[in-house]
Amino acid sequence: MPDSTVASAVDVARPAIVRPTLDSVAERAGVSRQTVSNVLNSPHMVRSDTADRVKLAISELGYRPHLAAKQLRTRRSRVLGLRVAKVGTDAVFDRFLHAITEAASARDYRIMLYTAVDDDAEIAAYDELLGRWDIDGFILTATHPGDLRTSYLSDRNVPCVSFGRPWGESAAHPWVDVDGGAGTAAATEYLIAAGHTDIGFLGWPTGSAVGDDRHSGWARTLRAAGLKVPEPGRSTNDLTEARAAAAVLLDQHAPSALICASDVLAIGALAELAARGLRPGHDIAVVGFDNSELANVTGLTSVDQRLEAVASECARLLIDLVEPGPDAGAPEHVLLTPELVARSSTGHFRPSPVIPHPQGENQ
Amino acid sequence: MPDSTVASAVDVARPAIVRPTLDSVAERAGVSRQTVSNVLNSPHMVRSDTADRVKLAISELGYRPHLAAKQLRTRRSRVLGLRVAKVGTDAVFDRFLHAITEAASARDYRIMLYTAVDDDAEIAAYDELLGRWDIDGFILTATHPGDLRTSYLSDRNVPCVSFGRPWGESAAHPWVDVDGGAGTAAATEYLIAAGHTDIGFLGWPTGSAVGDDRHSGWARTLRAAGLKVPEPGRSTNDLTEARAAAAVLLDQHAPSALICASDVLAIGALAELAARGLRPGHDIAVVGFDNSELANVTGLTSVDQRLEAVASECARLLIDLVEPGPDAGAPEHVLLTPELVARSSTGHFRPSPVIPHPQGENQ
DNA sequence: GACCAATATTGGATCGATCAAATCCACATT
DNA sequence: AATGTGGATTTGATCGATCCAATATTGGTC
Repeated sequence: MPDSTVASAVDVARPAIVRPTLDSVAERAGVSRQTVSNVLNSPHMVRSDTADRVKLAISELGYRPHLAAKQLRTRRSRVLGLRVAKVGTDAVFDRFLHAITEAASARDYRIMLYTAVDDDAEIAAYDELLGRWDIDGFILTATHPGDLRTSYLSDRNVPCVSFGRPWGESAAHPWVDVDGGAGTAAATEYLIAAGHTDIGFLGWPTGSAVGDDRHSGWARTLRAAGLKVPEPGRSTNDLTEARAAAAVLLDQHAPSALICASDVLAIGALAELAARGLRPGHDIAVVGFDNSELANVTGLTSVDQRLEAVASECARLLIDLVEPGPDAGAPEHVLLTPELVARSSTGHFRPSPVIPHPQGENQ
Repeated sequence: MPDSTVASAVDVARPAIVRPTLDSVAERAGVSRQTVSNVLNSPHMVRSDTADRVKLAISELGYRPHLAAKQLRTRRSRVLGLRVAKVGTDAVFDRFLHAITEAASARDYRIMLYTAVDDDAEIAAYDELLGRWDIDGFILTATHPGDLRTSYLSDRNVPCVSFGRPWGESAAHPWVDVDGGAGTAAATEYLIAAGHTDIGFLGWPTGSAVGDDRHSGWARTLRAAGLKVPEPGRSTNDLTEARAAAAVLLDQHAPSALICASDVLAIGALAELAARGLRPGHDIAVVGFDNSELANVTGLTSVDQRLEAVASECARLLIDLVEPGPDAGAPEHVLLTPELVARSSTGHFRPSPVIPHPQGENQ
């Protein structure tokens, strides 16, 4: 005989847990529904002794407000939407994802995912997410010039924040971004302080806003230091191509240090160095960008985007917009300064700490 | 309709969109609320001509059922929970994330994220997610022997599915996993068919279930082919360490091909090969595991876990469990066979196509 | 034409919270 | 003692869907 002590096959084990409601808490505390609600939502309205009695009942019963009911009345879901892209090119996305989930959670919001093949599809998805799910707001990534998504959302008064500047345009919505130029500038200063005078740059093909920004930080810092600005190498995020570009760069002049626009480019350069018998950190210094897991396992010095800070700011700006604050002024824009994480690839000839690690925010 | 256009300074642009409801659709179609609901939920109950009339009204008004209201009544949220871990070691997580979001979406479910520092914290999070958000079910990843999460969930009759076998234990819940041994076996067969007789293996330290599984596929295939099984190299997912391990392996015997337990290990090996002037795909064949973005940009042949298939199966099993099916039998277990994706690192001396190529190259 | 079963449609109650307005109450004011 | 005051508390209506029971319609049978 199998172990089933069961007669009715279907749902016997169902414990039929009665979830506590406002009413059950109210009854136990000897007050009314609304008073319990006030204890939770408008504590100033409730006399402290009744509040204590209610709180006791709440914890005794293990009451938790049911959000669907709340949402039905208030039209607020406490859910924020975030798109996951198909291409996993963005090595840093999962770090951002974790950070934004945590930051939202700290204010009792949750992240809901959706997919879309392009911006048009994403806009179509908004209708669905707003109409059926009552999403409170959106976190946009990978913004670009002429982005239709933000204008669509502002037209409907839907709160949103973007990770990424609206390059070249002014924005009616809040955004958070990382000052890539400041990152490469810090790396350049760090290397100059370490005694390097010939510092190369391996970047992406010109034309990408992010790439040009990172390039400019390097160039301007060299100029400011009175050093020559050599011709940068150019490559897409392909290891083989990056390695070839690094080879060209090493042939043209023999830099003692190399700053790269991404960790992938840096890894490509490392491959070429290895083939030439040059030891990173000893014979040549190499700096990447993103501080990805790749940099960590390679011992590559890299510029960290401080995604936890980005996520936390995104959550703050967006939630402040969602919640009926006193009165929001102009949309806030936050530009964060990245942080150089030194590892073995910039060697043991580390200088005295001339460059202050960027601690304070600038907004 | 010029309904008293208020000149209040605050919310002027507010279009005050009246969202269509069941009632408004019913009124327009000249039927009752319940009939409209039946058209959507129990179409067989409605005569076809009335159904047509209702459908017309629905599309004219652009009606979408409001899920919070539905959830309040049915206790189903159409939301599935997925934990995002802090450590971004898992190079494949974002691919899985995209795939599971899409698979769930196809059946009108959404993915909600949460974080937890460890399993205990995750269990604590369940209470919150179940009690307040009414999450319908959970997708668990990174299961391990003695996992308390699954037993906790089954105790409360909460549907869940895990990506990952419950190693060594039998499971009362459905799971989906990838047969890593079959993957390395396929890679080994592929190389044997290409004429290789000395095929090395670079794996993780023994003791990890996943790692041992991948190792075994290689070893058993060599034995089955009557080839010698050399001592494998061992390294964690650290590029420097992997390179060193590859060096030892190359010194011990000179394999013509090398299979690695992960793409990171393979990249480490590639670095050592480059330093020795050995060209992958010409002088030695190299195979990785995961088919990560890393493999793509490196031209590394790699074993693909078919995460889209994993995600789609996870979604299917979980949603079938959530929805009141006719009668589910024993929990279903799915073991998927991974797929070898050949790139330049296994060279141009490709044999007759014994191994089927995957569909399209992933861009 | 009356009757019945099967099917289609309707109206009211409900899920669990908030909102808006009414009531209660203690205390000071006239 | 009657009245006003304002804070604390309660009551009834509501959000938008589903569930349930009651009623209306249809079609077949004698």
